[in-house]
Amino acid sequence: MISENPLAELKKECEILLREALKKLQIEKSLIKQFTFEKPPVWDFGQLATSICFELTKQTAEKPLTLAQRLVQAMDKSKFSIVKEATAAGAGYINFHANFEQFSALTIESVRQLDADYGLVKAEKPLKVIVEHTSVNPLHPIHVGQARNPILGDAVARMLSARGHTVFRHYYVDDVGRQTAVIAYGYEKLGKPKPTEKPDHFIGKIYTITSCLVEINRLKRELERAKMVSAEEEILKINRELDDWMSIAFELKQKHPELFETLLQKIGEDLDPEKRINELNKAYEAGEENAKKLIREVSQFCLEGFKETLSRAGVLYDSWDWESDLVWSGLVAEVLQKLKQTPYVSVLGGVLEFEAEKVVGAFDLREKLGLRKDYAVPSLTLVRADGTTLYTTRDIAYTVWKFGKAEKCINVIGMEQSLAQLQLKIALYALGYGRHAENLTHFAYNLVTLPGYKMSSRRGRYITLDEVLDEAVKRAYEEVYKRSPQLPEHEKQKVAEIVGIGAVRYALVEVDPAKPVEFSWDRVLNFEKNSAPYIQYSHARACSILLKAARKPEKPAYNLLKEKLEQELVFALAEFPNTFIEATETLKPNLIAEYANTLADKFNTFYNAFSVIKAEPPELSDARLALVDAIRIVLKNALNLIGITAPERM
RNA sequence: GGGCGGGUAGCCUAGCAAGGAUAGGGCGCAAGCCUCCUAAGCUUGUGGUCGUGGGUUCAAAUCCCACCCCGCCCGCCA
Repeated sequence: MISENPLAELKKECEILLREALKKLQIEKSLIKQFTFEKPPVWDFGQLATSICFELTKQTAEKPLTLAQRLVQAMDKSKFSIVKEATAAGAGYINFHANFEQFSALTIESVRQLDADYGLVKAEKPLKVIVEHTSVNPLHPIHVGQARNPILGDAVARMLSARGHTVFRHYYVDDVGRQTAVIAYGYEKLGKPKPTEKPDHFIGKIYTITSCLVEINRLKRELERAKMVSAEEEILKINRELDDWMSIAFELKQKHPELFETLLQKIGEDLDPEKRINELNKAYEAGEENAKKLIREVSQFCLEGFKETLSRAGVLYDSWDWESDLVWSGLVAEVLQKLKQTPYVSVLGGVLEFEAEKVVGAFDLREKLGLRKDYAVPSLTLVRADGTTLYTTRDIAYTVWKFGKAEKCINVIGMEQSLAQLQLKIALYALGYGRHAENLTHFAYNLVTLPGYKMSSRRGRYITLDEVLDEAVKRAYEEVYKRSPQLPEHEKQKVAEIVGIGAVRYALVEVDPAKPVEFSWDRVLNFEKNSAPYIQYSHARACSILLKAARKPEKPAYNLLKEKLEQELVFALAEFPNTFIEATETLKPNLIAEYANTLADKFNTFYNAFSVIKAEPPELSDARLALVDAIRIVLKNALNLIGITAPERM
């Protein structure tokens, strides 16, 4: 007999025993919301426990412990199968001990038979789900701050897919807006050069310098104007900003002297760079051919670089959605038109405003959206005075488009955009897409900071993901070189790549997304406990044992697995399906990381304490081999879910 | 000012939605373990006002209220 969820079988049996005992004692069980079982704090207390006796004795004078004892008495012992015994304990708990002779067999056999599918319990209702993630603006290389996004997004996508949903991974290419116009402007000024290095790095340099020079130019003009009217306070403010940018310019000049000089000269020729940038932006949104060609070309360069980096990290996409396409196809205008027809959009001083708060009132959304009683959602500007649209406006159209293709949408977007995401959701209600709104999830995550300051791509202050991956792989190579000199060179490199990338992914996925992460090389280059390499190493160890054994476990006697550690391992394996379900339903990839680490931990302890291959009698050796095989499978499945490869040697 | 998120040992972190028994880990520090299946490992020790104060409860890190600290947002930026 096998089961896709051995722990659920155990729970089921406990629940039946409990229900029958309650019935026998004629206890009113309507008092109980549901039968929940928890894991006792100490292994020897048993594997599952319930605290219902505390609730049941609320109305009566009976002590919880007395009731627990009576219930245990009333249980029909002849019906025990994977439950070995039930005991009343503490102040009134009922503890259930698993019958490991059977439970080990059930669990290990289930894992080994289901293999790559073990633990990945399918959802009752498979859905079409779009996970939009990464969506880094095509202006500069992806930096570690932004890298948290694809790593989390990819893990979530993998988990949902394993849950049986049809998942589409979408990258939203944000090519509309001032920023792309700035880079295109710089690129044009340079005479549209072909990249001489990794294209996103190439574009990133041009962008940073151009944006800095343009900013200085703009501030200088503002300063002039402020001086004319002697606005003292403003002058001070502008001067401060200007100083800031000048120091950035100084840094950039040091770093890239030639490029800096060229751009300084070329941009200097322009009386008003700002004007050209605005024209470019407007022309692009209008779909004018030259602007289209120029901006698409620059963006494409960047995306090429992104694809290279992300695919190296194991992150792939099903669709690249260009924001500009939504504008040119008329979808943005169409959605805008619909919004205008609602009573929630008004023209204020030449701009179009979406009054989100009115929608909240009209549709009674306050509670649904989790808003405080007297909080008024700020209104959102949809269209500028010059007729161009804003980011969130286009995102509304994009969301409508996405819901044409999927029943559920998950947007992996930094939590600093929470308000915009809220307004977007409210706009869906206003448009009459309430069901879509309810199936739209903002998967918010916190920032990655550098010690001292925020990473700023505008200022060129960032550590790129490429750098981090390179460094991690280099470190991993050194380790492999040291520890496994016998491996052939190409194997060493392959392992180093898997381990290095894994380490980075793990570091970014391990922490609760809601918490901020301070970047440190120590965190990312952790190769010891609580890291991907640690789990990968454990997996390789398991593989190594199986390889050395050079035999299949012919006649495993699971009843010989009597050691506490062995039973703890079995129980941990049995827990995996539940962990997976919970992690996926609550979108918490960090639970998977934590689970894998805990399992690896237990396995290493076991490895150190007992021998597998040479264990006597052979039936015990076989049982342990099967256990190791099951551990190997679950470690691999867990790692896969968070996009980390499990090497067989390292 | 308002909103959102975070606050758990020197540092990092789990647990909080569904309240339960002794708050789990890791790093660091100290001391040990390779003639034995991979030492990226294992063992032992060290370290806690769970931000503060109230409340609810048989039971609170977890729920409620107030306050404090940190971050983010409240743009005709994205």
